[in-house]
Amino acid sequence: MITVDYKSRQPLYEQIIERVENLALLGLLPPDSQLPSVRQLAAELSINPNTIQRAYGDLEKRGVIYSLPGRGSFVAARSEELRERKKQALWEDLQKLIDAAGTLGVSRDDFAARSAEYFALKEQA
Amino acid sequence: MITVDYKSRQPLYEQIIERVENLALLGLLPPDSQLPSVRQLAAELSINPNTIQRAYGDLEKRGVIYSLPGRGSFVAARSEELRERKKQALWEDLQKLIDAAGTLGVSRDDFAARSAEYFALKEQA
DNA sequence: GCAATGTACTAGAACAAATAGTACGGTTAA
DNA sequence: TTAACCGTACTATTTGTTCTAGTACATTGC
Repeated sequence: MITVDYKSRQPLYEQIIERVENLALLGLLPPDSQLPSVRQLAAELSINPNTIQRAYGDLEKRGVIYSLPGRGSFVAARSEELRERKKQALWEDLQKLIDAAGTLGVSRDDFAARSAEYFALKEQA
Repeated sequence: MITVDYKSRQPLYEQIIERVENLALLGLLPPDSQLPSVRQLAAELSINPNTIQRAYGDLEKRGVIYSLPGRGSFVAARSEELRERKKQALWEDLQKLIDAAGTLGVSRDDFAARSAEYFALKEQA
């Protein structure tokens, strides 16, 4: 369910945070469903439990999950707020991309055409 | 001309590489124009000359600039190739963004509307 | 009780980024 | 020729982050 790319420049704990966030957003991890335990996920991914703990700790701070000592960690029911935050970030990234497009002399039409193409690719799959 | 964000997660030398590349692409640094010297730019940005040297070295490897020992560093005339490479990277980023949009439930129309908005903002400025 | 859970803490390894300092050879202009 | 610039090449060191390692403690549930 949760995977990680060891070769990435992105830190492992950040990758885990993103994966859990996305799984929660997609509904593949429904609210109140239990996450793998710190030790179990660490064993699955062959990384140190402390790294998982850090990711879970950050996820709890963000309100994505909640943890009950002795019981486990669970998905919080705040997905709508989370979705809005991530959308906001998406629009910021889009703006940066369009700025870069301007620098490269990419026209608005070219950009729109590519966007349509990629959306079509997604729907096909 | 060349600025840098000390708070960024992105390494200083990578920021310098990007800045020079973009200035060359925009024509603000015409082919064969001279860049600030390693020591001079280091002094301007208050960073170590070795960091500049690393950036210039990488830029030369990429064919963006060329350096003449004793004379200085200059912008290479390969902008068309460079532009193509950066466009390719742009399309890849766009694809990732659209994948993320799908995850967030952003429709193709919403995406197109935002794109148009940001293009309009750019042309206005 | 016992096994599982989250949590907290210290210590250290590993790595990348950046700094510091020195040195060498080429170019340019006084 | 000489002095002041250039790029270039080293080594050493510092710094911060990431990750690992190990231990410990309280809580929960069977």
